[in-house]
Amino acid sequence: MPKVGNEPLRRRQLISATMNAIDEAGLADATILRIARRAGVSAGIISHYFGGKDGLLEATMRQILTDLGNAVGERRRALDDDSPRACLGAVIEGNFDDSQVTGPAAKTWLAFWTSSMHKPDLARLQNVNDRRLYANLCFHFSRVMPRAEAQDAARGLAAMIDGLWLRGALTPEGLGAEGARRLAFACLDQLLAQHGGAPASPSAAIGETHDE
Amino acid sequence: MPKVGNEPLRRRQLISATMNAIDEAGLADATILRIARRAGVSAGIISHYFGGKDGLLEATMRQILTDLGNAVGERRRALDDDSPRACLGAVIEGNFDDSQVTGPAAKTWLAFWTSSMHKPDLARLQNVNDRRLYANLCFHFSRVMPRAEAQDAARGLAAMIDGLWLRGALTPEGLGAEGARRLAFACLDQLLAQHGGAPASPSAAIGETHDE
DNA sequence: CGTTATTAATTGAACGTTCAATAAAAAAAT
DNA sequence: ATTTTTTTATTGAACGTTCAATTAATAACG
Repeated sequence: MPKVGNEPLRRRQLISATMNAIDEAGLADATILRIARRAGVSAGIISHYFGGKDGLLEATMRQILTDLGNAVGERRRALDDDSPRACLGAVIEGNFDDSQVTGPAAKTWLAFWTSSMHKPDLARLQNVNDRRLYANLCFHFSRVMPRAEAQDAARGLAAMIDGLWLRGALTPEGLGAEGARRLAFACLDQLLAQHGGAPASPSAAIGETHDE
Repeated sequence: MPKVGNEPLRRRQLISATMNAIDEAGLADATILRIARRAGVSAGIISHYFGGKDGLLEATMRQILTDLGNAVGERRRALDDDSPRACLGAVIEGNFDDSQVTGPAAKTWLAFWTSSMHKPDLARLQNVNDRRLYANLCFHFSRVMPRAEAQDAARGLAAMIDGLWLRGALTPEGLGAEGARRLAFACLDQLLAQHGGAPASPSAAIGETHDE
């Protein structure tokens, strides 16, 4: 029983099904048949819309990177205060957005991370995103400390975010997203206090910096 | 041309070849043929010594975990000072030991990490190791701060170690092992100073083991 | 307004490839 | 001569891709 053609919808369905399949069975067992079945379409359609399995996987990774960028961007835009701490906080919050820490997204993210070490196409995407995050952190830190120290602070905070995020993805029972955010903010305030003189408001570290 | 039988040697050869194959091509393309060729033996021998591919992969992961335990243990034993900072430093140094950050080990480690999310056997190994590290960190932190804060400190340091290690594995060009160690120690000293009263000597963080 | 022709979307099956596992043969060692 | 170790050849299953056939939607036409 054929369905009405709707390219944007089909692409979204298939990308979403890909993440769910990876969440369920891992990238290695995310076959096109499994993905197609999850999306409620047939296997052949994948090649039709994405040129093949690789195309679908790349599109899926692009989607996750876009979601991350949006999550940070939205929180950034919602700030009425453009202090370094507020901006850096928005980056942290964005990285722990539901669209990034939820099962399917997190497992897919990690699977691509691993996979990118041997697939140049994915590595390129990864690098662009990584550099953008780093440059962003660096810029805000360097407003309150010398360049060299700002670079170290950026590297440290980036590592802490990734580490917390990774452990959250791996063991869902220990330290939820709130706990991870709390520790990330604690790290941020330590970094600011260390080199930037007086911190903004360490004790109110966890408070809302955004709404919705 | 067959070779003389030597089980321990064959096992070591094959485990080492597995890590190199994963480093070279990724877990997905680490076929038994590729691994066997790297070890200089034929494919059939893998089933003979490990019962199958899964057995070889599990043995390889066990080896990496053993190496990590040894790297930490050796440094722990080499200490003449058993202050919390010295012990925690040994854990950090052990985690950034060459046996863990070098290409093959790091990529294999990450591949198994990802894979363990969908393979109960590997997940079990991973959890045992993870809990051991966490308990170890917790114990040393709780000598200089309340239990609840020690747990947060342990989680924070563990996340920082993993994050630095992960980024090092992913992008070998930025921040070598020395840089990662430096930032990990900076994080450690911050955590100690934060809750443990006077820090050892923050500026000389990397140097000799001070007394707390 | 109804009929027909054309286009686009989708399916399901077949194909060729690759892999892990197995079995049988060959070589070394005892 | 028997046992252990290793290789080679084979098997069966699973995968991604491809393609002809089918169906729905749209356009052209009278």
